[in-house]
Amino acid sequence: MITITLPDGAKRQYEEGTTALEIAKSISEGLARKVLAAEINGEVWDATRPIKDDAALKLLTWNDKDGQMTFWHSSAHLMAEAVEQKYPGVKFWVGPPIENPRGFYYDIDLGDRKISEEDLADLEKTMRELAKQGNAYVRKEMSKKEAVDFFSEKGDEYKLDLLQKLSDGEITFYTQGNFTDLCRGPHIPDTGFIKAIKLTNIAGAYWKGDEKNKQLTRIYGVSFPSQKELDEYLVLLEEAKKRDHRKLGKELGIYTLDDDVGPGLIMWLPNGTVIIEELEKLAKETELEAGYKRVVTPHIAKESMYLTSGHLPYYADSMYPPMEMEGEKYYLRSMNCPHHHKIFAAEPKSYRDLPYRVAEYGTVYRYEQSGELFGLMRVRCLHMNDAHIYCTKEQFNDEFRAVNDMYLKYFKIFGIDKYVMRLSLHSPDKLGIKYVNEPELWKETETMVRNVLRASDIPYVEVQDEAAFYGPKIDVQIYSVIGREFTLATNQVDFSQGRSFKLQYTTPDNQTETPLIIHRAPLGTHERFIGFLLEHYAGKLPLWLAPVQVKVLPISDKFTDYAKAVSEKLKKADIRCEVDDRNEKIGKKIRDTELMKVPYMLIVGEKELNENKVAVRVQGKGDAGVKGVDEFTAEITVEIKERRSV
RNA sequence: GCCGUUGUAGCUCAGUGGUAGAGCACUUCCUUGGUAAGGAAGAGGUCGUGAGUUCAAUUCUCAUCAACGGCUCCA
Repeated sequence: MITITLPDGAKRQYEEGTTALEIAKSISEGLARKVLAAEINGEVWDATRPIKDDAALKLLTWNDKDGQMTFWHSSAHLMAEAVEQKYPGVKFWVGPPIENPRGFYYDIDLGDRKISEEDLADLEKTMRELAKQGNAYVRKEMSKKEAVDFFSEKGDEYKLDLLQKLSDGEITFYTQGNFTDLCRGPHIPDTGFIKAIKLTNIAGAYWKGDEKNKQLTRIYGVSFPSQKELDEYLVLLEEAKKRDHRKLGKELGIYTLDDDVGPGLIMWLPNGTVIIEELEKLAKETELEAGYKRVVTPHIAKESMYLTSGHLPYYADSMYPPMEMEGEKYYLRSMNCPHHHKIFAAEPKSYRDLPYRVAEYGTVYRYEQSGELFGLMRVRCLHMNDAHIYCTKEQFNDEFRAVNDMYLKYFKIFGIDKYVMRLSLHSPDKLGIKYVNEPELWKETETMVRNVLRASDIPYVEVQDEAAFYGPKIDVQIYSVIGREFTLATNQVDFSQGRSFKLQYTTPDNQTETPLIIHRAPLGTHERFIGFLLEHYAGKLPLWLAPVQVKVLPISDKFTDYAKAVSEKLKKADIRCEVDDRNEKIGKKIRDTELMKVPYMLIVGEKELNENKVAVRVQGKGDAGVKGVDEFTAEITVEIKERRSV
């Protein structure tokens, strides 16, 4: 007999070799029908795998993340079975479940075959038929030799490659119906659980993620235990599309692109420019308060500067090619730091000048690969909320921490709470290739950054091989509505460029020392930040950012003069206000203004004119009663000043 | 850059081997209307660009540019 401990602490006795599914059945048949997998002593297992020793057991259903992941993993196998049935002879690489977007994919070498999105419906149909058969996922342990023989016979170089890293005792195969795959598992009990399937798209993906390798065909899909859940998911996807910043950016007149100007080159329309100016105002206020000095530097520089900085060898490919003038090569800058270093170097510095903080909304140009461009999130001309802090080692912790506090201050203003702080570290095997070859300095600065994060009590994740070439950094990662991950803001340590630029300050004992540099951009770039804000607020920007804050809507043209008088009064109070004097009915004016997401509407007619008042309507909420113009102005002036988010 | 898809009016989209259509937006007129679309008329497109096939191409083929979905990349 073995003792099974359930999550509530209850202990039960079972025969050795009992499965989690049988245990579920002993609790209730209804529960057993929902069990997808089991967590045995913290490890996810097949629900049908015999348990041989005492164990802590948690039954996993659709309500558990691991239950879903197992479900999608099994769905990937089901898709592979359908693909193999329809296209015999294809070879499979890997087919994992994924969280973002939800579902699964399988990478497949189709040989000379091509499939397009039209074939997906057909594949789905085959999957449904196979699912209905309710075939069990059967686990089988194999020796390495058996496994190698199996795939050698199939001529499957991909699975043989996977096997190379595995040894006897850790090789398992799973079979469902006619499909057998090398797989660590676990899987759901049988295909009958998969009731709703949607293959979403088809894409190329390099083998092992390396662009030098062959490109395989990746099919993405998602599946659910019921049609209802699939339908709900599809509705959710539709909703997400509505807040896509590219759609909102067009509807709200924020920005535009033009073929004649070039891909990834954003032109900010008047409405978008208002947002930019408000953000800059915020940044300037905040930075002034934090002791930064503002500078302005050119968008280009000579080649020699980027050789000094060390950027050119790393990033020449993603810089616009140089232009030649009087025998000199000039580059459009793709970063502001070298210019700022030159500002530091312009006058001799003493320890009394440190920390020396220079800020600039710097325009930079990056020749991003064409396939990478994405709305406002990934562009070729960007405006960075940039600043560089030159400080001593002793000052570093306070400075770095102050920058982090600035992030948090901003995030509070914008109500940003769904982000991941990422401590981005170097990868020791890429020293001298991707990272400056200073193993000791890397170790030292990484520890410094980690300590700051710990001291601030900020939750974060550590990731290898994401550092800048000159030092470790903290990135703030966010997701766009369609699930793509982006770095919104960044705070970086640089122990390298100070020396390459021979930056120095005089210490109290009259020695020269190289400062540490912090690169920081808490508001990222205008492009990405506004793209993010549009999605974050679903286009309903808070009052202080709204391009048009108030729209005055006269009931008929008899009241246009009064509307204009009200508007003038608001404008004098620095409120962005417009009058809708079109020959339209009030319902139409309201509708159009609502769609443009203007925060406040002031409706004026006979009544308001006589009483010298306005009828306030709040965007998305409706009628908010009649008020005097001065009272209304005073109220929203406070709302704007406080940069309220609601 | 790579794989795949798409490209028709300002926007959203129909359609065709015989040089194009809808709704919204726009202009004018009627209407002067009280909290999410009043009515009528009009104007607007060398069907992304270039080449080829054809008596004839927006439609078929190729190239190219751009956008979209991924992959790779992201100082």
